[in-house]
Amino acid sequence: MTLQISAAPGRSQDAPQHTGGAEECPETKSPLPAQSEAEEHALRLWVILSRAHAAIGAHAQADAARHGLTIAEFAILEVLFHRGPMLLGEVQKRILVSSGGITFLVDRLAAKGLVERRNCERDRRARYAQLTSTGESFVREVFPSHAAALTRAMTGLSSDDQRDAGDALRLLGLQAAATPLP
Amino acid sequence: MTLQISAAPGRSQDAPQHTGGAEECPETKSPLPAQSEAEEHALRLWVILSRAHAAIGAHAQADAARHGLTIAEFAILEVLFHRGPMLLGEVQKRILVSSGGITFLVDRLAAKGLVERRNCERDRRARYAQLTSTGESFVREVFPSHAAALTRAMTGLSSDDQRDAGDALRLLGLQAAATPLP
DNA sequence: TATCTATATCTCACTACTTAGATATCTACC
DNA sequence: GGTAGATATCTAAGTAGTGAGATATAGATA
Repeated sequence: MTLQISAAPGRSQDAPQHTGGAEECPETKSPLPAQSEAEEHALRLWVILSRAHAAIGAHAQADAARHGLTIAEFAILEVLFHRGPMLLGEVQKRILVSSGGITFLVDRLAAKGLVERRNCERDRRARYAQLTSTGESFVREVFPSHAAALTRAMTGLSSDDQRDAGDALRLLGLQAAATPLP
Repeated sequence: MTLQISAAPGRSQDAPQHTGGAEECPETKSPLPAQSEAEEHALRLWVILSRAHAAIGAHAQADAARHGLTIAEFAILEVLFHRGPMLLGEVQKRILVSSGGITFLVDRLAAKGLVERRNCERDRRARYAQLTSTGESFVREVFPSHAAALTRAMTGLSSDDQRDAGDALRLLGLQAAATPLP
C-alpha cells in the first residue's frame, strides 16, 4: 500500500510563489526531450494504476485488519479455501510473495490456528498448506463481508465496466510479467 | 510489490489427489452463499488489478534499483522535477506515503545529495522539498530510460487502450478513495 | 489577548515482509 | 549406482516503510 509515481508532465505554473526571492531562476532550463504519445499514456496509466490499487487496497487492508490479518494472510486463506490444500510453492506463486515470505506467512497463520502444514508423500522436500477446521469456518464467516467491502470500494465502475477493465488489465499484467526485467 | 487476493471462486476438482487418504471428506461442505455477479466482477478485478500492478511495478522497481533508489524515492524526484519545490505534506499526499514516511524518504534523498529542505516563510511549521542541482541533473539523466522501461512493460495494451483503461481506473480509484473505510 | 482546535513535520518503536544463502530432496544422465 | 544440477522449503539478517504520539506553529473564537 504505497508506491506511486508522480502525476505526469506539465510543470505547474504556481508552485513556489512565496519562497521569498532568489529562485525565480529565469535562465532557460533545458527541457526534457519531448515524450512520445506512447510514453505519455504509459506513464499516465502507471500513475493511475498505482493510485487505484492503493485506494482499493486500503479497503481490503482495513477489512483484513478487522480480523487481525494482513492482506497477504487473507489471500492465503482465500486461496486455500477455494482451491483446497496446496503446495507452499504454488501458494507462493499465486499470491506473489518471496519464498521466505510464504514460509513466514504460513508460520504465522499456523500460530493463529488457521492453517496447518502437511507433508507431501510424493516429494519429501515439499509441503502442503491446508486450512484447519477453525480456518475453514473462519473463512466461511468473514469472506462474505470481505467481498462486500471490495464490491463497495469498486462502485466507481459499473459491473460491466469492471469486467472490461479486468480484461484489459489482464493483458497488461500478463505481458508485463512476460517481459524480461532490464 | 506483493499483496494479492487469490483468484476467485470455483473450487477446483483436482487439488489433493495424492494426500494419502483420510481426506476425501464426503460429507457435504456447506458452500458459501452464492456471490452476486457484481461481487464476482469486483473480486476478479481486484485480483487482476493487483497482479497487473505487481507486474508493472516490478519493472519500475528494477529500473529505480539500477540507480540505487526505491520506487518511492524515484517518485519524489519525479514530482519535484515536474512540479518544482513542494511542501512535504503535498509530496506525501501525492506519492501516498505516511507522514513518517515522507520525512524518512526526504532524509534519505537529502543524504544522497539529490534533495534539500527549505523553510517556508509563511508557515514556520512547514518545509519545502526541492531538488538540488545534482538532483535535477540526475532526473534529467535517468528519467528518459525510466519512461522507456515502463512503456516497454506496458506493451500488452495499445496506446489507445492504455488511455481507455486509464480513464476507467481513474474513476475506480477516485470512488474508492472517496468511499469511507469500514 | 487567551485559549482551543487543527495542521505540518518529526521521532521512534515496530512490522511485514525481502534477499541471500543453507539444507534436503528430487530427476536425469552417465 | 553415483553424480550434477535443479527444486522446495527454511533460516537469518536486513530494509522500507507504518503508526502513534510528540512538538511547534497556525488560525479561529471568545
